[in-house]
Amino acid sequence: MPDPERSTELLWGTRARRGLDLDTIVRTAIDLADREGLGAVSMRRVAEVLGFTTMSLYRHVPGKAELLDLMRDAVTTPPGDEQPADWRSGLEAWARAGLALYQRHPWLIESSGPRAVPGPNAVAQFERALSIVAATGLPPAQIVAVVTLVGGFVESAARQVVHTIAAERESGLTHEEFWGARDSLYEHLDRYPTLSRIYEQGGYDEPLDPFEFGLQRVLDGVATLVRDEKRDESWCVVCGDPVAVTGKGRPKEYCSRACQQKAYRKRTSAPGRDPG
Amino acid sequence: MPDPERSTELLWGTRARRGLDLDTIVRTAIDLADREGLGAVSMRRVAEVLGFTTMSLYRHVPGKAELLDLMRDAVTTPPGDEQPADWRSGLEAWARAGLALYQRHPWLIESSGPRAVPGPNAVAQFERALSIVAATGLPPAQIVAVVTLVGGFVESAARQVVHTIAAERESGLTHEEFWGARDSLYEHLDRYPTLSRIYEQGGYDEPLDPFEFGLQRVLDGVATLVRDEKRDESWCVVCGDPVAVTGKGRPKEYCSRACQQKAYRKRTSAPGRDPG
DNA sequence: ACATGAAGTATACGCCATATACTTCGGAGG
DNA sequence: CCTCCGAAGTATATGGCGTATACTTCATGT
Repeated sequence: MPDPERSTELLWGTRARRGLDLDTIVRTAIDLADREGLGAVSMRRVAEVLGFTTMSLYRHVPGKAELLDLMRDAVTTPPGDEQPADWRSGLEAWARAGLALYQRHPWLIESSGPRAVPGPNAVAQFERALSIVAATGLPPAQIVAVVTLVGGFVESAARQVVHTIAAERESGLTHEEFWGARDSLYEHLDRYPTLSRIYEQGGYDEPLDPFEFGLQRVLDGVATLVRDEKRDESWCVVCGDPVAVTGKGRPKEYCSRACQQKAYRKRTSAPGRDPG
Repeated sequence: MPDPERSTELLWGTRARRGLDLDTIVRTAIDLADREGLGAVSMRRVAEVLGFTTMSLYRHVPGKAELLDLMRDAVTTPPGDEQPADWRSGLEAWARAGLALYQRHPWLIESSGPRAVPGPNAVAQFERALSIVAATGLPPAQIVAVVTLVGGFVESAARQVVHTIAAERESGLTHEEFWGARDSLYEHLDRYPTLSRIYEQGGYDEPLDPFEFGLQRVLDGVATLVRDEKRDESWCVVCGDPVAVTGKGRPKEYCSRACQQKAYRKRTSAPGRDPG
């Protein structure tokens, strides 16, 4: 069948380039997600943007799930290697960097779940957090738990921000416009005394930033834990075994009379050292 | 197109219909979601279970979005009216009740967003939390922020649990089975020193319960805030104006010499009261 | 020169929400 | 008693989705 269009293409060499690779597909999908949200990322849509058919993508990627895995890994930046001054400022910076990543790529929030296989960059971020928290001297299981807590907090706070932005784009209404139009809801709220009182006292006039407020509370909570652990878990300076702490009087330094004696002998036999 | 106004009407209204009625539809949908997950809730599926055509549902509910709104409020139990001993135990119980709700109805996690119109029960729960936190004496905006923080924490912790359970059902593999089979991932983890060390020290052998651990840290953080606010925001017992706190010596009780004198006069003139 | 196999394509299936236009049927009014 | 109305329920269609299957095209290696 004669096809003048096809002939023109061939003659003038403007035919769509054959050459579609994984990297291009992933980048295109990320671009689409950044600009129009995860909902805009469909195999059809990605292929359309690239000027290929839907099924052409399946030559390079097994399915949509895997495409999302690749997108996630591609945007996750590994941590820098500056050493933080202390665990608190380190965790604070780590949390802020996490929020920033979610803000750059809001679709990350919806795309990840507890079965998402982590890539090298994600693990590097996790390693970083562990090493920061390890400086507290907390026992291993608590280090993991603290990182899980702070990580969960960041994700949770990011989810609020990101959902709000997504809803604004999809509906064309800002947060304030949307809730401002819910008159039929507010009519019912008089029945709730504390809610009404707090509203009247201006509790909603200038809401505190949930991320900054929450982060400080969570870190305060971790600080409390660090202090407590320091207080009631002390170690014998000789053998390293735990020493029971009574909380009264001068803190014990040795776990037993034997260790105390060992330290004494070492002290008195050492040259150039005042005897105790 | 989701219609929040209509949802508000349905959630808060008292109108009832006959035949295939709203209540039946909502209950059926909840049942479906409880048993097979939110993914199983489609208009087709709900109608099929009820023995009607898909479109028959639209006689009673405007669309799927509104159906979800109704499902959400239907399963949200209003708070009891027992008075908590103190804000901390009150918030703790509130948080646990929240987690339990999510565990009873895991689909709640995925169904709600920041634009979900709250029904009477959800608002009652919010009111409850506000009244508990109000007992701390924190300023209004901080009360709201604390409730937001704890609510967010509960949702975040619930999301972990619920996603894990959902993934187990969908894949037929337990959490341990799934991650146990990721050998090709673990091969790469030697490069991360802290991660390896913590693993070797048994940091993953008996993980701390993320909910219980996190909740205590968050509440510790709130407690720190309450103490701090108490310390540097004190009020004159006579006129209520703020009193500057130096942090050293006996805390001042009066904002000025005038108030101190006023209190003295009142004290000495009161009958049946020892002069100070 | 021709087989091979990868790249890209066309079509189809079974899901989804829902718009539109229909049939059915109980009950109120004439 | 009949007629008509409006609500309840139905049938069909549209345009989206992921992807299975089977095809054409075409550069390359022998």
